[in-house]
Amino acid sequence: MLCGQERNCESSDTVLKKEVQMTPTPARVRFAPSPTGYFHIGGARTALFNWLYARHTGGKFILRIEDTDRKRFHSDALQDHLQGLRWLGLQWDEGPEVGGDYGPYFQSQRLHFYQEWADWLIEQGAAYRCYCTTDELNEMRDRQRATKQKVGYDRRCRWLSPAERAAREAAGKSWVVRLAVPLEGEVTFHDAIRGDITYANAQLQDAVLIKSDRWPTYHLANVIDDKMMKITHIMRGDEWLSSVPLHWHLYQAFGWRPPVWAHLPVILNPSGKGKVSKRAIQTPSGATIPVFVHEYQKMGYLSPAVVNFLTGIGWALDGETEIYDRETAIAAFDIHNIQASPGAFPTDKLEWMNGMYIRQMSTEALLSALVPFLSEQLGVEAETLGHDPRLRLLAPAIRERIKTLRDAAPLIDFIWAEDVPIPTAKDLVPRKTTPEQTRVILAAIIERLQHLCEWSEPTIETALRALVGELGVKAGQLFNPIRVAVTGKDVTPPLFVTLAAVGQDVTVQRLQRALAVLTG
RNA sequence: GCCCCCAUCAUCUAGAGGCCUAGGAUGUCAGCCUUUCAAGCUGAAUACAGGGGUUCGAACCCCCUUGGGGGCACCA
Repeated sequence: MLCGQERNCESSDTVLKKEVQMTPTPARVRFAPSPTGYFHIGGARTALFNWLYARHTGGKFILRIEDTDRKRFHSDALQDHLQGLRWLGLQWDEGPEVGGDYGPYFQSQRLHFYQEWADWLIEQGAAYRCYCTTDELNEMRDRQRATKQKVGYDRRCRWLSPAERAAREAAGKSWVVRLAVPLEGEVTFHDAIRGDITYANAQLQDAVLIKSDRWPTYHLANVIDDKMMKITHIMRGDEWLSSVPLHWHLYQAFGWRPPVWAHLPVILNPSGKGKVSKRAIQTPSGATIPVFVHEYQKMGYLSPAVVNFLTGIGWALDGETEIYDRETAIAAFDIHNIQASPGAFPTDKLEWMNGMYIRQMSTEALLSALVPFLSEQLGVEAETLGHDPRLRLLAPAIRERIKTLRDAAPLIDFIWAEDVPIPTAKDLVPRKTTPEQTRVILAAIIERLQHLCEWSEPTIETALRALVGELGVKAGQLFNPIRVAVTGKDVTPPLFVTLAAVGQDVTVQRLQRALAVLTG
């Protein structure tokens, strides 16, 4: 039917190199999730690469919902995908909620296309109805395994005579449609990332195209939709590579020219062993981190950081620059410098990168990002927090101490706590200092701070530094007991701003309480 | 088991036959800074899986081995 000469033009590297140099023609690419589960971080990478390529070429990023698996359908999954894509800023040009000229974009609304084309394939002799039941197939496979034969559909229904078919139809037997793949020969197709790949047809199965419920399988639906939606490049996970020969034969049977295939390397666990899990990622330290996009959002990762991070798995801007915005990535992105080799999910790098993005935020931006997290973690009204001058005072100090937005609360919870734990003498007395020395120092501090007229970071600093000189002690001997007494912690944001935020009355009161511990 | 894909520091990666005694980043370690913790700065250690070819020359091309991954459903 088709089309050797058309295929040839894709399998030549020289042509590909020319394409790189030319201004790219606008691509139509798609992200085609199945709403059987939540939006996975690996899926986000696939979506992102497609989106980058669409933007790079000035083309279209299409969102298509592959909801043909009715058994595993989850009603929340679709919204989770839409929400996740929006959070990442990967707005689609055609698809659910935005429409487009090639809809509908839900496969469940396109069933008639698949059925019509399947019938057409049967008429052409490229496909056939198979009447085998699940039980029969299982039995067949069991027997194949027992006799150590190759496991796979034995094509028994492919060779049925018209009379045999008529009998089965008359008996009302249920059926599926299978593709009649060539028994001999081989198929060579081109992958933009991997080059030419050859499969022996003998390895292929007569795959099911239409299930007994009359719904299509992925194989049929994706080929028809990609054609009808004028998809130019298929960028999807590596796990699809081995079904390309099947799709190739479908394109062949339809007489259509296939899009460019580009199979992205899978993301492996951080250990480098095994594909990243569908549920949780195991870090080398034994902890687990989540895999769903909405979980990253909840954990206080920033969407630009996640996007930047994800671009770096399987692709690199220039091999030097790590932090860059999406416009920079769009300008440089190309299918031909996507890696072929699978890569582990570098969790440490995500942490670092998120911290970098947080540190680049303005105080104002940080504050508004932080408030929902603090509100939830500290149990304080968001409205109240948003106007709290103490938070504003502390924001610059916590900015360089957190890797995620969720890290902030434990750092500054003493501000909103009803009370902080009463420190023990052991906590209050620094190394190389006696309890008696600390008692004297604390008393002097109280005396000094109590009478401070203006309570602010600089005035507190001036007063306390002066005291260090007057008492002839080391800075730490004076500062550390204050920290512990006032916050109940030995690790806090810088002391002076912390005291300024806590307030004069509370500071003095907590210092007195600590002094009592040492006196009593 | 069969088929396909892949192979540069622990990890993400740069590298298109000479620019490579292999570059960047994370992580690790050390130093500086310092009121704690961070951040920042400086420095250090760590890689072309192994073996054969091809070539004047190979991390880059070919083959084999090994290792890793994916697939073999009326799931996508």
